[in-house]
Amino acid sequence: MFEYEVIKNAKGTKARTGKLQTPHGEIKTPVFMPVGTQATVKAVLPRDLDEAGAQIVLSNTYHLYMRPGADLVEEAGGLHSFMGWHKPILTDSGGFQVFSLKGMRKISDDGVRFQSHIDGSYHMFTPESATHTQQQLGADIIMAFDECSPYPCEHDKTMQAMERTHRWIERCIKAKTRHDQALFGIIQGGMHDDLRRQSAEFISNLDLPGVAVGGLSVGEPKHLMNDMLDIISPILPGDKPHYLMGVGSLDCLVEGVHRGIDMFDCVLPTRTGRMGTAVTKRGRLVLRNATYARDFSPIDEDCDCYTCKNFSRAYLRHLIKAGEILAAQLITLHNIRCTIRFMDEIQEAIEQDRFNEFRDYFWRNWHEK
RNA sequence: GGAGAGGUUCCCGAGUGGCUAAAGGGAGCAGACUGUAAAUCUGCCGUCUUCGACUUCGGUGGUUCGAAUCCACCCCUCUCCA
Repeated sequence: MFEYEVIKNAKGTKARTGKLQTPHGEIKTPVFMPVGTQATVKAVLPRDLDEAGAQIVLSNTYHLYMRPGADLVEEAGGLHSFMGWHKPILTDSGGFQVFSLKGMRKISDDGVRFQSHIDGSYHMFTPESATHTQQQLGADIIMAFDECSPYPCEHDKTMQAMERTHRWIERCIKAKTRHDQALFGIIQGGMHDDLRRQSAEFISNLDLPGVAVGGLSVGEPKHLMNDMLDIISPILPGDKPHYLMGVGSLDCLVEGVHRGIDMFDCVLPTRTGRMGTAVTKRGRLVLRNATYARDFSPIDEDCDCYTCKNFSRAYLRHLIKAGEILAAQLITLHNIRCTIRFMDEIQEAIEQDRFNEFRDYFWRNWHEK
């Protein structure tokens, strides 16, 4: 039901292409997964997502548990049919909310007690319950319930979180009863070399179909994230997919692929799109800014998305300034297409054994600080 | 012709003697955003090179140590009655 196969290992880099077989179809890697936290990629129709080349989307256990409830989704026939997306889905366990809803939760060895951000009610999440909920939701890939350390975080505290994450993954494995879902473990360890190494070894040695890297891109400088990936990448099992969680700016994507990452997810393209910022291969374009008021060219001349084929920067800026919902839709669509197409180009470069040239070329054109 | 109300910084709109370069909102400008509490949040928003200095509240004079705020006249809007 779930299989991963490496297609090509590029030379002079850890970059590789591969194929992931899931119950809802095949995924070619390296892949970018748009985020649809609440069973919807904000501002995008599933139809357009499909057309933009999305192979898989990510959704969120914590949010769907809180609303509308996992029972309801199950009753609807699972997440795929509930949200009308029939390609693969990955659900995050709610582990990230342990980090992001910092003020509204309490961690113990048993699990995490959350106070709902919606109505303030209290809810207990444990490795068992997170796994159970994800089974109800029915995604193709489900994630371990982990504790994501913030940045910065002392060695001691990071170690405790990492060890807890390790204990919890074993409980997730035990709790898992469905065989058509793939459970990925998550490496933690913050920005501490020894912990990262230790966690990478621990998670890699588990009998699981995929390995994820969590706790990165949480506010640390980018070079630190790359350092951590450098430490981890020799340890990661070559025959399993490597998933870097929460990373999605183009510069980070190339560098991640270069370090052997196969899967990425990120809210950046969708969130910044809604805020009026467009993603391009040269760096971001803050369309809201006055410079674009009379710029009648598309976001990117070379982009094949619906937005770029039909609308100018000036028009998009107008929509943003006017508070029109279409602005969010059009820019998000472009950002997703741009990011996905970027991954397609990466795949092509790897297959043609010119990934390093691709990477050099990318950095020569990248203007973001 | 008569009776009222009012003119405040780009706009709306508070402010009735010092704490006022002047509340609040809007607009404008900029920044942030990376397993989504986000169609969000933050900053700037009279001029000058910062501490600070300077010029502002329809106009002109005046009262006062001190005025957007009080007085006089003038200009202009709006409402009601003839």
